[in-house]
Amino acid sequence: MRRRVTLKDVARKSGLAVATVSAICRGKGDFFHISRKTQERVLRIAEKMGYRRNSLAFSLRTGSSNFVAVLGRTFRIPVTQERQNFIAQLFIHLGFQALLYDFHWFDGKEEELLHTVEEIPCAGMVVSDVNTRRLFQTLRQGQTRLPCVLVDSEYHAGLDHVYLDRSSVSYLAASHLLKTGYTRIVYTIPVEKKFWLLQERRRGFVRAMAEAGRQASQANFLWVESEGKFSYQIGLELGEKIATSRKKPEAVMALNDQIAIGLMRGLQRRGLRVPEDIALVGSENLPEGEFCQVPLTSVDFRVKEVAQQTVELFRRRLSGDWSDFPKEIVVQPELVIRSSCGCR
Amino acid sequence: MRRRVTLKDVARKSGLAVATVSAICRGKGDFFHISRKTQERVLRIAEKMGYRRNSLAFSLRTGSSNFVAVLGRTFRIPVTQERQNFIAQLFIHLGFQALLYDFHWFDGKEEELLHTVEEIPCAGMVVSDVNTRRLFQTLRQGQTRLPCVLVDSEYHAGLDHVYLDRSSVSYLAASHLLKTGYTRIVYTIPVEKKFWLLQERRRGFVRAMAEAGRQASQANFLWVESEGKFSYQIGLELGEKIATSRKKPEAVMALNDQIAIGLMRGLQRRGLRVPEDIALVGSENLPEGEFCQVPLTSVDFRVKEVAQQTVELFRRRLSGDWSDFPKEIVVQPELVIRSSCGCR
DNA sequence: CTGAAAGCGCTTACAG
DNA sequence: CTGAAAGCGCTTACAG
Repeated sequence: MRRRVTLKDVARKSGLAVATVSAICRGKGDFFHISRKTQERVLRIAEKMGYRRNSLAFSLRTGSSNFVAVLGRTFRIPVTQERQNFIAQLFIHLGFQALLYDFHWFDGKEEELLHTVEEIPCAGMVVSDVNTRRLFQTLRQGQTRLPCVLVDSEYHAGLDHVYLDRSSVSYLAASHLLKTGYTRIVYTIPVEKKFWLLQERRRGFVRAMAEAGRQASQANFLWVESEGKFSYQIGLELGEKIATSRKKPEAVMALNDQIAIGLMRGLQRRGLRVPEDIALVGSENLPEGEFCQVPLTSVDFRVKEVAQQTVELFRRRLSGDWSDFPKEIVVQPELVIRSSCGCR
Repeated sequence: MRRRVTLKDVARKSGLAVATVSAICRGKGDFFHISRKTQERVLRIAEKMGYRRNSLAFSLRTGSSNFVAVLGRTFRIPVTQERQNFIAQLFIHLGFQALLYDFHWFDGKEEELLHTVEEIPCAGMVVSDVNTRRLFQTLRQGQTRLPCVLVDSEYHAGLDHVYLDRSSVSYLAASHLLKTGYTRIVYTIPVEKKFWLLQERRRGFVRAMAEAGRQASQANFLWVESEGKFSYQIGLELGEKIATSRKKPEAVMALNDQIAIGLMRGLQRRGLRVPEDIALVGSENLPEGEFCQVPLTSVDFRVKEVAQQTVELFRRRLSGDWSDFPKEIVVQPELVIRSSCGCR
């Protein structure tokens, strides 16, 4: 039952005062004109004794917390999972303690999760997927002037926000299809949510059509009920529905890759080939898209770039630079062409 | 710039001493015979002022930390990702602060990650996927007598360990195939690692064969190079290799579902049908297995059960019950029959 | 160059 | 029933 080694222990061992050892360990030895020899000796002793700074005491004393909370809805969603992971990794390498939380843990009552988070005085937080007004309001009335960067969030007014340009996602996909020669295109959109992020998708699609001299109409949108269903399942059902519909589209844009993959199966099950009978584009660019039966053309969400921009903005705020608050950073997606759209 | 509300603030507001308010907030009001009326009044004030206990100060003072570190290698691995998620969720609901870390953040030098973790005095830790001796030794020489439960780890001697019975995984899969009538079965095993967990898989397979009166031989194992490759890709290549081999097996057992799914594509690409030409079993039971072109028969890893057992054991240790240390808890997997093995 | 003192927010004996 | 004091491990002025 070894006790934790504290500064006091190191101080005693090296015959110096705690404050001196503290300064040395923080790398402020030169600043206090402590002789190099002493510094090295102390560091060696600390190392040998296995001294580790106690983050808790540090934060308590300085008020300047080492912790940053990273919240989001990531359960079973590869792309958000990955985003959180990159964000955490960046923070850790900058010397922060990244605290990861998933809204899924308190499903339906995200506010309770925030209570748990609040028990730790953080330097700030990064919150993704703020998709309910209640959650957003709880966030807003929280401690102000602590950096709070939102990511890919439906609600974000008046706060820093980093997000992927959804209108470009559909613009890129639709333009590619149109350029390839498809004109009867169907875009699958979930029916329940009237979210801005989804409307952006619609807008991007409409824009691409317009540029090709076409007018998008209701017939171009396939509204799907996604509530509570698994993406692959949604796709599968959609695929079968499309395959058996009277007037089949030439190309389908799926809301994401998992839906696209399910859709591909649904189409094939009904004897249709991708891309010969129907072309298909996904979005997100999940790794498995590359290994579909027909490698999937998709639009990459650039999670790494989103993560970097987020952490960078967070740091600026933390360092006191609020000159451009609230800032909106829009990351551009990237088209990844594989085989599922063929070439005409 | 609102300051954090502290006990002192609540005490001042309610005209009581800090210690009294502290007792009330901890729910020890009755224990100290504080009048119900006072208690309610104080709680109301605390609530209204938005008081939240400072975990840092609490842990520092009591020494009994609120934090538990949950480490593992989860990046892009759905099944471990999910396991971590369940473990964290359970801890959070028990009032712990779960600190999630991914070895991936410090690839190749897991020890550095442990240093970061050590900055926070934790009540203990849960570590999954301890697959290098170095990591294991670093763990062992860490603070003893703090609960440290390992999960699904290659190295675990002398420590608490919760894991999924890998020999049952392959036993269940193989038995099912044998019962269904297949005899020429191939099991794909990664070539690089001589890990115990993998050998367990071999053993389970051999046992199933033996029970069916067959002797497993080298011909039953297909050694694959998995290093650095993506599971789907591995599967795809394997599928094509198997499809074009001279003496084709009747059934293939894949190391996991992603490999199985890739494999299915590889076979189909070469014109073979699942299960008519070759039957296929995966393991892990990922959600997408259900939505494959041919729904995949698999062996469920029961991550929820593993998570529960882990947290339960952790709590026992934390409460001081070390009577059965070191304990090994073996969770049994479960066969999930879908269509990819057909019926003969 | 080095050390003693105060204090971050809390809880734990102990006193009244 | 309630309060004053000490202390968890650290850092920050300040004194010498």
